Amino acid sequence: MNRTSPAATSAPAPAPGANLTALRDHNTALVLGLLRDAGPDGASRAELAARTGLTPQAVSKITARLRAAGLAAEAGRRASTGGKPPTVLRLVPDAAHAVGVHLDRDALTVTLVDLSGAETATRTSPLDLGAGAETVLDAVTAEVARVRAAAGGTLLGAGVALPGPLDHRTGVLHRVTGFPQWDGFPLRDALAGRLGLPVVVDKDTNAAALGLVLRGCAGPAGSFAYLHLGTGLGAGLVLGGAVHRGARTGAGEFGHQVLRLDGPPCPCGNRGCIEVLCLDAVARGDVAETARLLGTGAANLVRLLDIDLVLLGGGTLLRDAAAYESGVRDVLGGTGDAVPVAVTPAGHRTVVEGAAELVLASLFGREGRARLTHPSPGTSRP
Amino acid sequence: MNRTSPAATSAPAPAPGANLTALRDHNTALVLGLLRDAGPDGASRAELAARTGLTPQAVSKITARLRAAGLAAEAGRRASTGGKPPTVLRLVPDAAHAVGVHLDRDALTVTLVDLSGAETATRTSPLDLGAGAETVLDAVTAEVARVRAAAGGTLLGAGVALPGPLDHRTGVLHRVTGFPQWDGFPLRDALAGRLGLPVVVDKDTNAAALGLVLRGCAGPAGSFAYLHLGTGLGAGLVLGGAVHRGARTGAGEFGHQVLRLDGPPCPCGNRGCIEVLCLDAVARGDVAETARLLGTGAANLVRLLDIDLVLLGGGTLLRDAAAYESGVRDVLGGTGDAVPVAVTPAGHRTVVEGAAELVLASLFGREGRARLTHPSPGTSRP
DNA sequence: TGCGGTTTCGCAACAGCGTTGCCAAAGTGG
DNA sequence: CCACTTTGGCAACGCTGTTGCGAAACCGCA
Repeated sequence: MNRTSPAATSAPAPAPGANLTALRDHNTALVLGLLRDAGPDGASRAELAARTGLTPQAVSKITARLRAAGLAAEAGRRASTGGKPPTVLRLVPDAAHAVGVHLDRDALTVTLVDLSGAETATRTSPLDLGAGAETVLDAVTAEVARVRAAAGGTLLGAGVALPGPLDHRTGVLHRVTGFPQWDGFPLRDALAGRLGLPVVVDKDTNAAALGLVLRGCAGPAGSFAYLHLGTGLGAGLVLGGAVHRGARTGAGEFGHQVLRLDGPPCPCGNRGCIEVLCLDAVARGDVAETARLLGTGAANLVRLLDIDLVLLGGGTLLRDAAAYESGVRDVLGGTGDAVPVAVTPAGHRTVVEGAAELVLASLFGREGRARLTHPSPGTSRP
Repeated sequence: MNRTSPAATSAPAPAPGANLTALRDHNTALVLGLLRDAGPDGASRAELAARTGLTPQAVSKITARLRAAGLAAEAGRRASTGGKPPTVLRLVPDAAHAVGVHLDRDALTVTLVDLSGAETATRTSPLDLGAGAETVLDAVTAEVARVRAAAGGTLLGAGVALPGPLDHRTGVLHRVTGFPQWDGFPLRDALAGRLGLPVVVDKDTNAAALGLVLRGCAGPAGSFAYLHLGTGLGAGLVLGGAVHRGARTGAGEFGHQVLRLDGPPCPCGNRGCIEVLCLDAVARGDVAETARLLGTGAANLVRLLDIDLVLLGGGTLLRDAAAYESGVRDVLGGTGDAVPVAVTPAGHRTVVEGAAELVLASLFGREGRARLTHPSPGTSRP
């Protein structure tokens, strides 16, 4: 049954049937998402109608609901284009907030973002991820409490990003690289109990990728790969506008792609993993070689998935951003159609913002699955 | 606007808004898909309701429409489980048919399948794919005409599978490996004009993958990779129950994944592509090494995408099926969770059947996109 | 044999969705 | 000043899945 109940810790529950409630929520999320994308410029009802394919009337009804709920508001008028000037609708960012938590190996960052994704308050503090569950949870709880005070409207929940692997569906950690003591820890439920808030857990790379989606970095077809080179090497994949997590939500293990058959051994047990090769090159200070390796791995990925765009990020990479960018671009440009390469926008804390977006994503219909469209392209009628 | 018009050759048209028509068609396709999956055993209304999450009443209405349209029929009763015995509903396979066309390098296979996917008539004839467009189109037209005679009910259209690369959306071929003269040829529209039927074009690997989905080979999460080793090496990816084609519908280029950095040169311009390594090993008759290479590539893919299942097929591979299967399994088993490996079921012409399924897929809601579900797993409430 | 319980399924009324038809408002351009 | 265009709301409508209720068909027990 697809009731409105938010499916607690329980089973996956497929239930692909769609009822009127689902339809309304789908369209509402769609409009809300467009309003967010429009940013402070806003959008007129007619524009929303054109973009969604819905009737202007339907958009009027939907926006009326949103305005009644306080999520959207009218904001003046735009210049006429020959008739009645359009009324601008804008998202009301303060209507709700979400907390983002970034648990890194040596630091804890907590932020509060509003509906538009803008940071309201951010705090960073040192943290030893290996200090034990209680200590870490205490620190998170304390920091979140400080940040919560700044939330005006509803607080929707907290999104937590940390190094994988872990199970996004159940919120249980696996053998977090370097900190095996976390294996099997139900972080999501433990934190939900402490904070008294809904909690979502995901890998840092996925959070970053999601944050980039909602910041509008996805291409026209809405697919890209985010490659993160820091203390390790990982990837967040966005396919069709949604983060791809895979069957057991373990997707994105880019680092253990074998790139040099029978190459140097990797802690994972294999030989010639791209992560070993890259980190080795980084240790030697050979940026050009690292970029070439990264580019080769990215090219493999682009050819396999036909991705629109490659985004680069991560601490190590950002130290030589320009060199990496051009190095990766050189490899990618040589093979078939040129796929754009870019470095993640500066001035943003990509991961912690993305963590908060884990909570917001469902509001804006960016969760995957949902995409009920009709015209089937690819068929030619005589 | 998402009207009911089937979107001819025109633009992609996003239009993600959902109206009542879309909702009904979504649920209808869902029920039809479940009926097909149930096969000759059929399914009761109550079963369909439980599986879709819809109300029994809704299912009754939907199945009534399907029965009125001749697509479904009642077929006796099942044993009672303590109350009124359930009425079995079955798909009426003869209600409609689809043509499948497999254009291979040296052969043309054409088949006619009914709604259940069963072959009614199949013809194979030699063909030179390099003989020029007119010759090939003539051959296809003639063979399709012969097979069409066997179609009883409606003929929905023709699906064409051939070696890539090509653009699935527009139906235009690219530089088909070994036959560059096809570059830019609008196969879909040309054939649609000749046959007087809707036509869909796709890569042979994608068609095979789709055929395997509809034959129920997909795992519980509905994701797998089909690896095809024949004259070349390619893959068909199924993610979330739908074939993943990527931004430019070019996904699945598994063969040109670089596996041995700075290895032997490949015609594609790179060095150390898995295809070169594999074909080389095949030429040497070294099945074990080929399997190891294939397994390593598959492991890369599994880790990157978190796939449920790896299916193996293709002419070269099937000649030593058991050896390849165990060889690939050995590599995959060693890395993390064991992902099942299997060889494509024998006694089926996987590609040509899949080609026909390209036409049927939309009927059963297996086209991708469509998946309107609600409960957002991954969130824990306190 | 009779009766309560269970399961399946349909008819009728219903609430809610987006759509259609119509009209008011508010600009532009001659 | 009068077309004309564009935007957007109100009311009625058709259609969706849902709810309430009842009939049918079978099991199990007395």
